[in-house]
Amino acid sequence: MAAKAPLLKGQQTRAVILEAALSLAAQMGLEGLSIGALAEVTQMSKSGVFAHFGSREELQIAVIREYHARFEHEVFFPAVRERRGLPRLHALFERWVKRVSVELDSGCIYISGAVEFDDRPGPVRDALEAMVRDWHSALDRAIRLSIEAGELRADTDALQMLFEIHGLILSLHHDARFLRLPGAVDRARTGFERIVRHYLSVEAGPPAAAVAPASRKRRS
Amino acid sequence: MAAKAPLLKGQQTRAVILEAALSLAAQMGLEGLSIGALAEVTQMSKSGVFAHFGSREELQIAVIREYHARFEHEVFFPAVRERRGLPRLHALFERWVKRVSVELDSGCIYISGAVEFDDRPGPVRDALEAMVRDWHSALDRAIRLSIEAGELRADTDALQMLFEIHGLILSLHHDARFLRLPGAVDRARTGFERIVRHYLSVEAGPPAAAVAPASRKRRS
DNA sequence: TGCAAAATAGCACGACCGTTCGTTTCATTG
DNA sequence: CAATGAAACGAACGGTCGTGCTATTTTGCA
Repeated sequence: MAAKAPLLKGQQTRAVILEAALSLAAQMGLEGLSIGALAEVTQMSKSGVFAHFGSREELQIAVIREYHARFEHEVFFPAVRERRGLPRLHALFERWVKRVSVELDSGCIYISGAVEFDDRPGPVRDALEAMVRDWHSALDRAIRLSIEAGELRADTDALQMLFEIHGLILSLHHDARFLRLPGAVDRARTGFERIVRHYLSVEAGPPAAAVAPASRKRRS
Repeated sequence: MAAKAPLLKGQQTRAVILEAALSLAAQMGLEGLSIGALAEVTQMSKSGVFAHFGSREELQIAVIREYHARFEHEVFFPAVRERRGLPRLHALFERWVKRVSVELDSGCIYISGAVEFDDRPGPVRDALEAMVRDWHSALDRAIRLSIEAGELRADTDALQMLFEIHGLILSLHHDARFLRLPGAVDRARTGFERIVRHYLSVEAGPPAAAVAPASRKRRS
């Protein structure tokens, strides 16, 4: 049994707890995280769970960080391996959609957390805000690179475009999770195509070809 | 002192409690509503507050209904007095934005509630969903009327347009309330103009004139 | 194999929660 | 004035919460 080398028992159960906390927070929100419920799920005592984090706030922050790490792994890192410009921007969006829709019955902590903590100052909000801002600036960079590459119009307002794209994701989350409307994923994609087409540079070749290839049908 | 005729003492304090509950829910979320906190704010005993609603759930539902009534009053009713078609659609959006941005430090219960209850079945969710669906269908109707009036393209996908417009509001709520970014209101308006312009019928006169007049500067 | 240290359990505390119940206040009416 | 009914109170209950303590178990290493 190849020992998971530097993984002490403690770190191991901590990971187990964090895993459970992640799915619990995704379902009940960060404020819904309770050490008691976590202890029940992991078959541990409350104090046993508690000892790994020192406080509920630290637990919440740990969950946020872990979520961020996974988000980077599944969305950001694979996407930045795409070519600068529209391909990368498209990959970021597509994986983002995937993440939100795969989470259709698990909830996005960025989105639910933003609503829960928009009026609640403190370290948890600070951590959450830092992560969201990080992701936002990554998208902003991708848009600006598309502008610099001449694929989007030079007068494109990157933050405006980001605002609109982000709205699509939020609308997707809302319609799919709360209203349980079918087809929300396609609506988000359609909206994205429309936004990109609007900001598309005319010098960037046939507009349809510049945005369409990987949009309806994903890269095989 | 003209007595407020049919307003028994009970209804009066109930209204006071509901008022407090509304602002407390807007700030802490519907799940953050606590009878104890409400009693403190209204200078009453917990049981005194409790007696007016019979249960916490009933209180939450009462808050949702009251919010809906106010929303109708401030957004829907004034807007439907506008001419069918784009003027009405524009009025709906503009007042919606106003509502969300006036609430910038008070929170929109529709939005926060949708996130809180997307995974929590029960009467509260049902009530909330009914209200949101009601508002959604009102917007959908306004869009369809614009299509029938020939102001929007005949092949306009009303639900798609609604999806995109709703996204702007959600993005506004997110950026302004959580990230506290300035200019979010203008971004929402700009996005709306862009969406409308895209779905605009070419036969509807000069596009700029059809959408612009009441957008940047509100009707005096 | 034995020992120190790390990990977990067990228990109790205080705070707050929604809810119940019996009592008291108070305005209205007969 | 007395009686009635609604309205509000106050205390208590059972429950869950996060958080300290102190044991006890388990682990990793010499």
